[in-house]
Amino acid sequence: METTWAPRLREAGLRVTRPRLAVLDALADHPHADADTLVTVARLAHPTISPQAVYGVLKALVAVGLARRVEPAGAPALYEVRVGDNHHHLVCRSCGAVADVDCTVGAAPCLSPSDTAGFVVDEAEVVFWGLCRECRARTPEDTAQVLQHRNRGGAHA
Amino acid sequence: METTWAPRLREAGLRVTRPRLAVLDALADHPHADADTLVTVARLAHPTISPQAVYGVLKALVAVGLARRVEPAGAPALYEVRVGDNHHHLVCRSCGAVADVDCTVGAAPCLSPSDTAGFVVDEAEVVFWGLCRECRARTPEDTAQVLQHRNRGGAHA
DNA sequence: CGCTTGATTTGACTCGGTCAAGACAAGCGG
DNA sequence: CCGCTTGTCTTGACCGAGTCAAATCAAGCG
Repeated sequence: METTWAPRLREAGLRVTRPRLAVLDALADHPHADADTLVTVARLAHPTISPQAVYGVLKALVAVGLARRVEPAGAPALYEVRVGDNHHHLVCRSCGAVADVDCTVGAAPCLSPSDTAGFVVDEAEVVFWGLCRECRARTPEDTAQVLQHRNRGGAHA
Repeated sequence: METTWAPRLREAGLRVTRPRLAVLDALADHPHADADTLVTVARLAHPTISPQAVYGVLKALVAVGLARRVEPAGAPALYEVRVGDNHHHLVCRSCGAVADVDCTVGAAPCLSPSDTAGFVVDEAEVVFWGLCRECRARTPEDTAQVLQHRNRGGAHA
């Protein structure tokens, strides 16, 4: 990938610094990484970067819209540079793996709730929970039990 | 409301204790309360209950399916006793208020992702983000700014 | 080159929640 | 009704993820 991030940063009104380039490259290589992973990866390009610097960079990137923060229940926050399009996420209950999924429907009925209780809705966030291919293959006998864990609210699909 | 919780607990294989009844009553009165609120409310019925006891009770209730845990991004977890039906949530970006919203669609297209990347999906979790009636009325001038905050990923509705 | 201002470093700190050991009581058999 | 067993509650220490603040540093301007 190796996009030239510098102009993107400048367009957004941010200065171009080594920590920011290192984090952006790390994000491009690891589409759904948590802060801790990004520290490790970013250190390949910038060995002295501190965890707090990464938090600061990520906060700045999210604030200007260059990155997006995703917070699956029960896991540390993940970050991604794929922004501007409308996509959702598949999350594996077992290993936490995340995959992107496009919303192929223009006007999804379920996403325009009939009774909004006076709310003005500006975004619908969808998370699909399940088991990834690897975890299904690795622990077929546990599948039923794992699925039972969050099945209580009623499955949708 | 004052449902008789005792048989529900016993059916689920749990003992009937004062802390559990207090927390269940608190949950019935406060449909989307966080753990801290539940401690406060439960203490009206059981003044000596400890926060950790509430956490323990909630964990037990969620494990047997008598309660559901909801974790909106950037806020402490909420609990509700409305289980078994399939409903989603409206969350106010400004004050964190939560409202239930039924999914009135039987088979929602967006909830059956075309490409599941090898995942077996068992649940689709939907969170609608926006502003509640009160916050819209209270801070009309801030509305645009607040909405800008998470608008970056592309609004759905 | 040097200034200004935003960015980074360092370290302490907060919050939400978990873990573990012992005291306690629900619900069983007698 | 009594006492036992086992699950539950209490108490207190602990943890991870993330934030805050002061001081240092450097990007980008003139």
